[in-house]
Amino acid sequence: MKNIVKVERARMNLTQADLAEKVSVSRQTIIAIESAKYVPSAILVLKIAKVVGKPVEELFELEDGD
Amino acid sequence: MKNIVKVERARMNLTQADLAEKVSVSRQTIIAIESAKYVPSAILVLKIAKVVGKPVEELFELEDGD
DNA sequence: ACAAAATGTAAAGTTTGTTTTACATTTTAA
DNA sequence: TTAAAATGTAAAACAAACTTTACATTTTGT
Repeated sequence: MKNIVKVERARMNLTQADLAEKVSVSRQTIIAIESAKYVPSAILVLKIAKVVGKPVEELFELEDGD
Repeated sequence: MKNIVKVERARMNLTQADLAEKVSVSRQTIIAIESAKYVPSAILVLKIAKVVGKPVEELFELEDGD
């Protein structure tokens, strides 16, 4: 799975810490997600999508092998 | 978070085992999701949404306290 | 040029998602 | 009515998502 969270965060002019606070996770979690270090939970992607104002499918995309 | 996976599965006339196979997880995982026993990963909700043919946000809904 | 802010890396510990296995119960089909 | 199919429950084990803490590096703003 890949995502455009970093791009959207920049578009909204938010720091990682800002976004982390808005979705109630640690900054490290945002870093991990943006760098695809691990797969976030459904709750988290729904929250991020809500903050960004776009559907989950637009931010996160399945890849072969997922 | 709550979901309507069970309803959509019934609408498509799939068993839990059918859906489990389509999204490459165990049947127990489908049971756990339908009964909100635990929160699925982003990859899994994307896969289920794809099989069902509806956006993630339509199948899964954030609740207070999430 | 320099300090503050932002981002990045790492690690250890905790929590949770998922698996497998087994059996019980309910529902469905004939 | 009965057997097969589907669903449900439980538990143990494992992998991974997440946290906190700390420090390093890069970027930004003045």
